[in-house]
Amino acid sequence: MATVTASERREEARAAYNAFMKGCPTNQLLIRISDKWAGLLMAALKDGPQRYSDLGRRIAGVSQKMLTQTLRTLERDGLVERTVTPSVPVRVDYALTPLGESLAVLFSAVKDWAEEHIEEVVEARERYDAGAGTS
Amino acid sequence: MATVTASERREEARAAYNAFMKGCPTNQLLIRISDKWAGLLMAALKDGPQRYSDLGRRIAGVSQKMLTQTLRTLERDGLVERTVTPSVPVRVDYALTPLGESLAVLFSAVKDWAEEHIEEVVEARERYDAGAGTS
DNA sequence: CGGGATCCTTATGGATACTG
DNA sequence: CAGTATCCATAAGGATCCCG
Repeated sequence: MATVTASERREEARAAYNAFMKGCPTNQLLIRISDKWAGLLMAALKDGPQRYSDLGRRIAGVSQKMLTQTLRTLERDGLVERTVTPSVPVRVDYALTPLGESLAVLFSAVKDWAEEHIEEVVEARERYDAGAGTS
Repeated sequence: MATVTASERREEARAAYNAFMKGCPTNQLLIRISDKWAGLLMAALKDGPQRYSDLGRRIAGVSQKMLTQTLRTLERDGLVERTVTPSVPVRVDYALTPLGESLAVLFSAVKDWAEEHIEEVVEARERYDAGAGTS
């Protein structure tokens, strides 16, 4: 496939031009890192390296599938480091990489915002729900 | 008596999950801002109040369903304000509230992180994918 | 113990049609 | 114009079994 590059390029260019939204790797990354379990996982890992089963016990509610899947994604993105110790019962530890820690710091900022403004949000919801049927 | 088992266990698990997150509204907020369209919408609204159809045209790719749904959620949470002007063709404007703006700022911070570290992430991925099949 | 593979349920999102 | 309602496709997530 070499003859079509022109139109294909144009499509691609248009998609890239709309970097404001989908197609943009940054946005993909944003969605990735704000994954349902990724945040909790990274928050848990801020306390230091932990074993697979420890994480599973600590998060309590995550399935091993999602635990593994999320861990794999984070590892692949260079946010988490996986260390295997080939002892008799295999031992695997997970830890935040420096990159992962820098992101975890940001999560903390969001966490702070949430804790600081959650009341306002809740109040807004109550106000909204109360006035829903009112005229 | 077997109408449950599976669903009951799931409920139980979810209860435990909620209990674990009780003092942690952070994740709810994280999930909220990581919504597929919420981020784009708030980013778009940073340029000032805009009409429903303008937003739909600007985001271009969002369905009315998701546009309305996301807008409603943001409004309910007190992040966005909805203003109806009962003219002949009804006019509805949406704008960020101060609360919404403060969150949009945080969102930008995360976005900045993503843009700043996207290369490292991509490199990490390539490294990971390259060594995946190696033994 | 750690995790791959598989099957199944549910949440999410998009297209379409209709309304005030 | 600004929605609302409905149906449908897909993806996310979870339960279970099994293996190194």
